[in-house]
Amino acid sequence: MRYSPEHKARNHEKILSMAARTFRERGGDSSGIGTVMKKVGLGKGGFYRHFESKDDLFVEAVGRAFDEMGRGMVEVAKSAPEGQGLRVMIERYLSTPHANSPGIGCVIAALGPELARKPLSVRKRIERSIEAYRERLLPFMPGQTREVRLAKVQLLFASMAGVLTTVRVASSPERREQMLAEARKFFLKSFTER
Amino acid sequence: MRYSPEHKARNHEKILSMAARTFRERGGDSSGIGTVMKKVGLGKGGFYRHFESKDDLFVEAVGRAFDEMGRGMVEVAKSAPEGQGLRVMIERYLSTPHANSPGIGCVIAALGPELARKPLSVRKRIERSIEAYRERLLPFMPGQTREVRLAKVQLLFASMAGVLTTVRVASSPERREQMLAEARKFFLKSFTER
DNA sequence: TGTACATCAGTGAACGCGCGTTCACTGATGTAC
DNA sequence: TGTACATCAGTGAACGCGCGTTCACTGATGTAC
Repeated sequence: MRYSPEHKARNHEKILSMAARTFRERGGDSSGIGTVMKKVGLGKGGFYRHFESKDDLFVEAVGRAFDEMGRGMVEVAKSAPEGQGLRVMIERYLSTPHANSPGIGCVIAALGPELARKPLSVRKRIERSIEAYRERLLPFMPGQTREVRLAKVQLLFASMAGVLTTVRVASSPERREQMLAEARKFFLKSFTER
Repeated sequence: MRYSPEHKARNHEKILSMAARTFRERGGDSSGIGTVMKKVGLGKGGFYRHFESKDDLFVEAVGRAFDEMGRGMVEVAKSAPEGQGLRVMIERYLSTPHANSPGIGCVIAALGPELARKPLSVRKRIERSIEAYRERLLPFMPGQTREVRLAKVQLLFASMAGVLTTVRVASSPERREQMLAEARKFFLKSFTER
């Protein structure tokens, strides 16, 4: 049964976004191609009509995940009152829903160390996704120059990723919420005031 | 060939510290029992005389890693001039050597998301190691009450872990050093002044 | 003190399992004549 | 317009591989008598 180009593109999309989610939820090593394909409704043999290898899918899925993440952040920032963009981004990032949904959340918090272990060639491809991500958040950062704002996005989102990861290790919901609240207070104070 | 109890304890130690290192370097899923045992100089069959399962080893190795990490931190803090303990801890954590040596460094930065994905029962055991770790660093934190100091250790080390992970993803050594320097400046200012 | 037996850390082959990848095949659609 | 053929997304079995775990075995030491 031959399919239309649109049909192929649609399935390609499905595999990509399902992988972006599954990798973040279970980690790259624990997410099998078979599982992803089954969730999409296809057999695992068909995978190689869409991607060269699992590594290839991984890099593309990470890119997709950064893209989704960036889109969501920009969305909340734009619909915030004038000058409140950064505040709502921090609040959204350090929220209980985000802590409870790694599959649709920050890539660094879900896969950071795994990305750090990839060979240089892979890391360089991933870096481009990260740079694009930071670029989108740049307009909402305070600072006179582009360099200052870039350094701030980097520092802020790297730090918040560490907090989110640590929160996710904690078992008690109260403790998690307490840690998030503490972190929100700190980062809001450090990055949005003057 | 039967061995003395000291001999067994010595090998148990070796397996544990080798695992603590290998897990941090390669991640739990990518570090096989066979590899660890071979590095220790034993066949993989002997593993089960020392540990119940790989999961068991993982939890114990993570505990060991936190212990090593805490020991190192306390060491530098204690040998610093009066009142400079926190400063040298931050500088050591956010150093290039630490960024380049995940195997002997921070557990959260090396295995954070993986810990977060473990079942509750495992996370609870790991939490105890984390609490012990934080307890050791507590004396070097500023703050009137124990609660304030505890919240600060938590926030500071979670944030720094995120920075370290992000730095490790970056491919350019200059960029890495620049990110570390920026972070050092920020955390020193935020946690050691006043 | 000497001897027979129990213990148990360690060996290395074997196990089942899931994975990434390959392969021969299918069959509806597009293309050539 | 009709017919023969090429294309190629998708199938599902099969492949090799490495892994965690099990198992029968070894043999030096500790213990019982």
